[in-house]
Amino acid sequence: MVDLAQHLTEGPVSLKSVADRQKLSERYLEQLVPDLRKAGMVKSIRGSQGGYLLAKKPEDILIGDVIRILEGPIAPVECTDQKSGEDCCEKTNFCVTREVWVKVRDSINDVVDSITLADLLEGVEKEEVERLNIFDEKA
Amino acid sequence: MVDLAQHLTEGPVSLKSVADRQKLSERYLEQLVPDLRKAGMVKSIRGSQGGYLLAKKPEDILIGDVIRILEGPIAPVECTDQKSGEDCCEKTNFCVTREVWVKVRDSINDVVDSITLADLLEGVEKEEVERLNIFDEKA
DNA sequence: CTATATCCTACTAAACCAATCGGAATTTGT
DNA sequence: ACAAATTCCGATTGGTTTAGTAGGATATAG
Repeated sequence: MVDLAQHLTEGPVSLKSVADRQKLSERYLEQLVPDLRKAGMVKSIRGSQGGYLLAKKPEDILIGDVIRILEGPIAPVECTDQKSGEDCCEKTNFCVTREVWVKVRDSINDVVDSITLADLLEGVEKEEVERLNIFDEKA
Repeated sequence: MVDLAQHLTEGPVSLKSVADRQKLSERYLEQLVPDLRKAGMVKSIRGSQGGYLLAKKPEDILIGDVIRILEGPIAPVECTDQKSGEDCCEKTNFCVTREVWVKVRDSINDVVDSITLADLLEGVEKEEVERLNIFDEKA
């Protein structure tokens, strides 16, 4: 998603180009990106010269949403997931420790929902500036 | 640990009794508890009538410490672990997303280090009160 | 001496996850 | 019409992790 955002002015971005730049296999990306498309995060353009585009502005993309789409619901233990989280409390005291996991879960979600794709782009720019500075020092 | 804390006045607590109450296998506990002992969380007394005791007061036991002892360092991805966290940044942009994981990691540690075993004991008591209330309503 | 415990070192089985594979469907450019 | 580029889909693999089991050694109270 970061790579897509960095190249959003250049038209559709092929998975091949992302794979090359990010040193990931195209096959692997091929498996992941369709989930983002189904969730309305990216738009796809098939055929030659096709590729992917962000469906929203980077400021409007929470990385929490991206993570949840790619990795499923964020839950440190199964019973803190909304769906399947009822069957574990037969055990004495289990629900006390469950409260801990609920707090952990909420805290994680708060963090990842407080960062947008645009925030990450800023980070990339900073990094590039730093790389240039190091280069200057060496020269 | 919660079970141990609940029975700390009754002398050494055997894993068998914990296993019965908490519906866990004694074998499984046998595997876990020695780690807590080595870390100075509990004291063990071998032989007949032996068992385990908390080595500190419940107020002084952070559940973050318990989790880290039993599960290892808390790190959402490998490269946010102090030791092995250097080799992944060959990838372009990787360190930008790493910042996210660092924030997640710190947030998790903050949560679990803000809760003590004593806090969980309070929760157990509340739960028991609730159970009694439900019982009363039915009667 | 015996029953009750902790202690230690493996081993097993299931789940999970990154990554691969083969091939079908779609579109652009010539 | 054709060829190249590209998304799309389902199945499979291989490695790691993790919950749980197993066997047997060691220590202590009564």
